[in-house]
Amino acid sequence: MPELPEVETVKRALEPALTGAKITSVQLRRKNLRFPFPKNFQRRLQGRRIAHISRRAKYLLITMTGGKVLVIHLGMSGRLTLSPPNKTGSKTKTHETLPGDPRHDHVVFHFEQGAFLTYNDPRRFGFMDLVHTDELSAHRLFHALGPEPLGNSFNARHLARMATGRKTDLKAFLLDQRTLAGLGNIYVCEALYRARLSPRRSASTLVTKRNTPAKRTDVLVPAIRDVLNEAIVAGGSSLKDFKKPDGALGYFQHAFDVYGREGRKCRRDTCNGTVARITQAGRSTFYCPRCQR
DNA sequence: CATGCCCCCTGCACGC
DNA sequence: TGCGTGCAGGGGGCAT
Repeated sequence: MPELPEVETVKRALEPALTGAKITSVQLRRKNLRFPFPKNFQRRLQGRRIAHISRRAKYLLITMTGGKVLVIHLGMSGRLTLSPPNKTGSKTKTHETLPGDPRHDHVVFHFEQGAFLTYNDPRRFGFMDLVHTDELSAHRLFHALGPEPLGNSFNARHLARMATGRKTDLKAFLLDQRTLAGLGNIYVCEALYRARLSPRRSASTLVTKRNTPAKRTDVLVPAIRDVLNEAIVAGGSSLKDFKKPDGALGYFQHAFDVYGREGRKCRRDTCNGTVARITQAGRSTFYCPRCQR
């Protein structure tokens, strides 16, 4: 579920509703997700007000007044659902209105006016942490992260510099969060398709002998930006309503050119290739061997 | 340091 | 219908 566009969509959906909201209590229904919850997690959040919500890479950052930041990573299957106050005023959660199996509702944040935010995560690859704003950039999760793909410091020069001397596949290189932060398996495949670059070529081919960005690097950068921006727009349109159990499904996948399209015809009308699936770094790569070189 | 592999966990689609 | 297999949008940790 969550790559950068999804997390961005979650961020945009939660922002207007939760900015300024005060946490009255936090329910922890188990003591860990992928990692243990930080100690005194509930107590340290209780009574805090949300100052603002942001995103870094695939992390959702909920900053409290006073400077604590609740860091949330959704892993593979994490989902946040915001529910309005129960009309009855009862504190009891109404599971039937929530998506997902209630057994996987691991955390519930309750807010002052009765709204609550539920974290559901069947696979529990997600995690949460609580750190101070000042410590965020030095935090082990953040210190090595590359630039935001949609930010100003991501450009062909940066990619070329990172790719210098790297023999690894272009696919693995782009998936590495130290190269740039937020691309996942789907969008790497899609961006490489748009840029007509083979996922198997060496990352070092993004650099010329003169140590400048190759032309293909100038093509790749906007391909990455475009696919992410389009996915955010599409995600925003169907994920807006967090109460809809199926809101998280079927948003951008109709727009995939290669992901999940093994054996189907390449969508480029000038190409009569067939989408192939290979394994790289232990994960599926989809691409058109004919027009991606 | 760079790279490749395994693993965490549950659900689901598929073939028999 | 039931069961086994393989696979899934992430990323930490370890061996080489």
